[in-house]
Formats: sequence, C-alpha cells, structure tokens
Amino acid sequence: MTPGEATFVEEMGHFLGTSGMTPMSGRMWAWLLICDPPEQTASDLATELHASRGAISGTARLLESAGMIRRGRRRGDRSEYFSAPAGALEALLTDAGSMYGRFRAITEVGLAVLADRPPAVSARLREVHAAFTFFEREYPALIARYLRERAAAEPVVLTAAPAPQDMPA
Amino acid sequence: MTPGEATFVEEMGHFLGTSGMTPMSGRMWAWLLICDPPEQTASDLATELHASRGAISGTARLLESAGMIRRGRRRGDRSEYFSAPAGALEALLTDAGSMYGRFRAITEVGLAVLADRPPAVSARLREVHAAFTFFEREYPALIARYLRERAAAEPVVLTAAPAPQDMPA
DNA sequence: GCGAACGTTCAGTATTGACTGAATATTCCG
DNA sequence: CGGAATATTCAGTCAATACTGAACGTTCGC
Repeated sequence: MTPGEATFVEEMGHFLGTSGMTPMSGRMWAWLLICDPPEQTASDLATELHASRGAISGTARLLESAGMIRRGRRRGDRSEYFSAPAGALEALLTDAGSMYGRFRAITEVGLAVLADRPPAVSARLREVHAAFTFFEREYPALIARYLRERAAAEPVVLTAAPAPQDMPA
Repeated sequence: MTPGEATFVEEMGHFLGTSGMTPMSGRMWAWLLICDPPEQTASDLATELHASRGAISGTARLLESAGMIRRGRRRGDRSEYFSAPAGALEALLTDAGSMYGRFRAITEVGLAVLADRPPAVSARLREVHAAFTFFEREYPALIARYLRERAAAEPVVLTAAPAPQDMPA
C-alpha cells in the first residue's frame, strides 16, 4: 500500500468510525475498493491493514451482513477471498437509508407515550414523525432512480470487468 | 418525566449516540420534543436528564450549531431557555445529508491516488464516487420536496402553536 | 459598582467498545 | 483419517470519549 492509498484508507476508516460503524470497517472497505488484484485473502488484509486476524474476521462478518463485501473460495485453495462487488454500492446506500426507518420507529414510541396528552404537546413530535415517514418511503425511490440513470448511462460496462478465476457466491 | 417518556428519551439517546452524535444530544433533543412547557432552562434539563451542568452546556452548544435547538432569554430573567423549533427538522435532515458530500470528498482523495493506475483498477471507486455525487445533488431536492408537500398539506398550522412569552432569536 | 445567579470551561474520571492474540473449531488435501 | 492450514471465538487490553464537578467568567438586578 502506497502512502497515498494509506491516506485514503485511513480517512474512510475515520469517517465510518464516527458514523456508526467501526474504523476497521472503513479501512477494509476502502482497501477493497482500490486494491489490485481486487480479491484479497484474510491474510492479505491483515498484512495490508496492520490488523489482527480476529479483527479481520469480525469486520468481514459485519461488512458481509451489510452487503458491502462479498466472500468466496476458489477451488483448490483453502483461503477465502474478499472483494467489493458492484452491488456493494446499493447495499451501502440502502443501509444508510435504514436510518429513517429507525428514526420513525423511535418517534412512534414517543407518540404512544404522548397518546393522552393535548395535541399541542405532541405537535412537535408528530411533525418529526411525518418527516421520517416521508423519507423512509421516498429514499428507496431515490436509490432506484440512481440505479436506473446509471444503467442508462453505461449500458453494458457494469459486467465488463475481467471475471475472477473462480469465485462462486 | 414519566417512565414512558424516559424510555423515549433513552432510545433517542442511544440511537444518536451510535450515529456520530453523543447520547446526551439524543436525550436532550428528545426531551425538548415532548416536554411541557416546550421551553426549558438549563437547570430544568439538568434535573430531568440527570446530567451535570457542564454536559448540558456542551450539548446545547453542539445542538445549536447543528440547528436542532433554539436558545433565548426572556426579559427580567437571567436564565436561558431552550426549545426545539420547527426548523430543527430541516436542520437535522440537512445535517444527515452532509454525509454524501463528505463521502464524495473522501472518494476523490482515493481517485487522485489512483490517477496513474489502469482504468480497471479505479473502476470500483469511480462507481462509488458517481453515486455519492448523485446523492449529494439530489438529496437536498428531496428535502425541498418534503417541505413543499408538508406546507401544502397544512397551510397555516405551522405557526399556530401558542407563542412563548418573550423569546427573541 | 456589588453581589448573586447563571453559564462556560477544563482537567479528571469512568465507561464504552474496538482491537489483540492465543485457544478452539473447521476445512481441505493427501 | 490424519495433519496442516485457515477461520472463528472470546477474554483481556488499551485507547477514545462522554460525562462530572469545581473553578472561573459573565450578566443582571439592585
């Protein structure tokens, strides 16, 4: 990893680390976005990111459950290979949008508590609730629109990357 | 504060606490959304939230700079009064959207680093960058659309809350 | 201007949680 | 099956940071 690459990796780590995920998540995702070759073993990652194997294992599980990385084996090779697939982007965006649903759920807890209070008291919370309900509905539509426009702009290129040797789901 | 209200306050604290802000931010904002009367002094907040004055002071500054609370004095009263104004909602949404710009900026650091690498290597990062660029542009438009639809649905009610005695900006 | 009440600051404390690393489990080849 | 290489787990460590509380500064009524 060059110093410049390390800067990028570290910045992404810092950013995701202060946004609900762990720093290691950001570092690992960032590296998988720029590494060459695009598939990396756990040992590769541990070396490049100066991290323990335990950290790689835990972080990989986290990122995989978020849909941001893909893991698979090649035949004749005990190692597992990690990569950031094209779908990672959609996963990240969807994940970011899940915030709205959680916000809406929390405000509903509050609305239930205020059920028998005068409307003037619950007005503030009702406004917030309405907003999150709106965004929970409209945000996925925005993602869909992006994917549509993107597909229209580059019709075929998405699958044009050289296929990895042998990497089943 | 009733036990139900405490649950709401604590849940919001936990959620914002794991989303880049401090737990106290969430607790304070949540309480200001449901408290009666809607204006509270620093002492009120310290008592209700079981927090020190220092914590209230620091958190109030944080929330104010984020546009999520409003502070002001009444004449003949040394105390400062805090409240969650109608604009807090827009501030929170805008704040959440600033994420896209920061993401875009970080990916541009990465793109600069990959400038002299083959296009195949930078393809993954370019796709991510394109997405964040799109969202940085379109997300504010979504907020604007919400505000428009909301205003159309309830033309006058937004200012119908009883005005606080005397609370300049 | 004096005194009291309030807000702010900041060094210290406690807590959270991310990461380490060794022990354990699993997988695959011979 | 046996053995070696890899992945996972988890208790322990360490660093980051949210919060406390006392000292300080500021503001307002008198």
